[in-house]
Amino acid sequence: MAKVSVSIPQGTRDFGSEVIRKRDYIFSTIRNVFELYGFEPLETPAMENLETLMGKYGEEGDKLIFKILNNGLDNPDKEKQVKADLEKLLQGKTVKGITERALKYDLTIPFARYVAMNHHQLVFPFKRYQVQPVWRAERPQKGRYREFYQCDADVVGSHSLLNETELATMYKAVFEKLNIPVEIKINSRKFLTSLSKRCGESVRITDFTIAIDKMEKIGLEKVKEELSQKGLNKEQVSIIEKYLLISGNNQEKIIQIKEVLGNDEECQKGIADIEFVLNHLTPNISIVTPGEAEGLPPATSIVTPSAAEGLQLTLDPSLARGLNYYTGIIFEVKAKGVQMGSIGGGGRYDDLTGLFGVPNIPGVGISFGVDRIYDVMEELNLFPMHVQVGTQVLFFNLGDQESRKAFEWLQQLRQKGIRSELYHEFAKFEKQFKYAEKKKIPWIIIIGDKELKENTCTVKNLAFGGQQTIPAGELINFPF
RNA sequence: GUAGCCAUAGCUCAGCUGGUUAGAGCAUCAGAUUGUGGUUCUGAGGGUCGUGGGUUCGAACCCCAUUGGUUACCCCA
Repeated sequence: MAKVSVSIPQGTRDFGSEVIRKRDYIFSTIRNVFELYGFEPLETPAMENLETLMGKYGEEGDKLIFKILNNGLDNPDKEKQVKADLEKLLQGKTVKGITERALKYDLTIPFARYVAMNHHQLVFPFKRYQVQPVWRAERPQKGRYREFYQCDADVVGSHSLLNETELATMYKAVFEKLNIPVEIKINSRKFLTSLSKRCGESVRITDFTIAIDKMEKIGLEKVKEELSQKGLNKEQVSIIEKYLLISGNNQEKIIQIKEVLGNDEECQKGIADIEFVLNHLTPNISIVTPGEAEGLPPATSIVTPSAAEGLQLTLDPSLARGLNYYTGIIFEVKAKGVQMGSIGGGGRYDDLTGLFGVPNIPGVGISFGVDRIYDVMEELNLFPMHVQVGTQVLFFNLGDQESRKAFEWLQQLRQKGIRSELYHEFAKFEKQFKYAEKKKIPWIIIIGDKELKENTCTVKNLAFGGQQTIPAGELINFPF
């Protein structure tokens, strides 16, 4: 056999049937929840104009955008211009003459571009969901691919915090259906702007959000080191340290945030936002002072909306998120018991369409990382058996006459919607059994000369090993 | 973009400080077995040891380069 030496680009993957079935299970779970909450589908092109994407994800982000080489660069008439452009490219600039299109990096910016282009005809608040692949030119590693799917749900044109509340509930709904134990973290970017103000105007927000965000991963000391390296003085670092040391339950954290950040307006707004969401989600354990709690009539603690029941959000002041367009509440979802980056994230952005010349359209959205969710579910063995079953029934092929009969009944089962197939040729039992096993087909039907004479068939369950011979007429009603 | 680790049969790997003809399990195929698999037994096929160069009497093993994979950093789903 000749040795083939073909491959696919680094960080991309082919998906076989088994994997696709499992992925589809995740996709449809997410889609169903999106639809249930009144979101409508949208798809945008795989590629965008480069200028649409550049500068939206920070300096690092720009480097990670997959740029597409222009066609026709070898045109002799353009040689001089192309060479000049190439010189600029070598200096680290992006040049239209060389590249003017790029693969999309996430779903949020293309969505903002879409809203900016179509805001006259959209019904606001506009709620859309989007399930598409995105591309990032990073080095692949665990839980990180160069091509991966995001599932986003965003609401634009509304300041209401009810949106945040609903999105949080959607996170819970999806992960509960998928049976993944998660911690859903919440925070407000407003705390971080307030914090940056306290540190003085000289400090750039992006400089320390990234550092603060690593709190859980690398610990306080390393974060402090990184902050010093970024040019913050001791006083500034110590303010941030106080902020990072905030701990306790959500209520206790809110009190400490007030203490650390003071009466700052941003901070107060942030607290109001967080309290709004937390109160809506868990009305029976609403934030009250101990004195008030004593006076509560017993009845008020009974009401709990079922959708939000058991939804626990963890207020995490160190949650920052790298993308710099967030301005309000931010979310991040981590799977419990697995070593894996976040499997979901999102937040509020006040003016994303402003980047495209249409100001004053606020938005908030969440994203699911399907590929990471898949890896988590695989690791925790969470895929139900039934999603892995393709064909339900296999008819054995035991000869010419026998297979004609089988073919007839095969069509009847298909009419009933039972996924079934007939082994493609006469072969010995072992071979046909092994085929069924490998394809994880749970039922087989044997029609041999015995059955042919009696007008019966033998139905066998491969998982349990039991079998029974039934009259032909009953096959159609057999509970596969 | 930076750094570490890895590359031997279709898959997972073993292979001693460099020494005859490179091994195992699983998988595949054939037979025992012309109506019962997952769980029996027997046998067979399958490798220019990622690629290119070097050291050596001799290289899967040591050195250099290169390609691919993987993990971490940066950043993020």
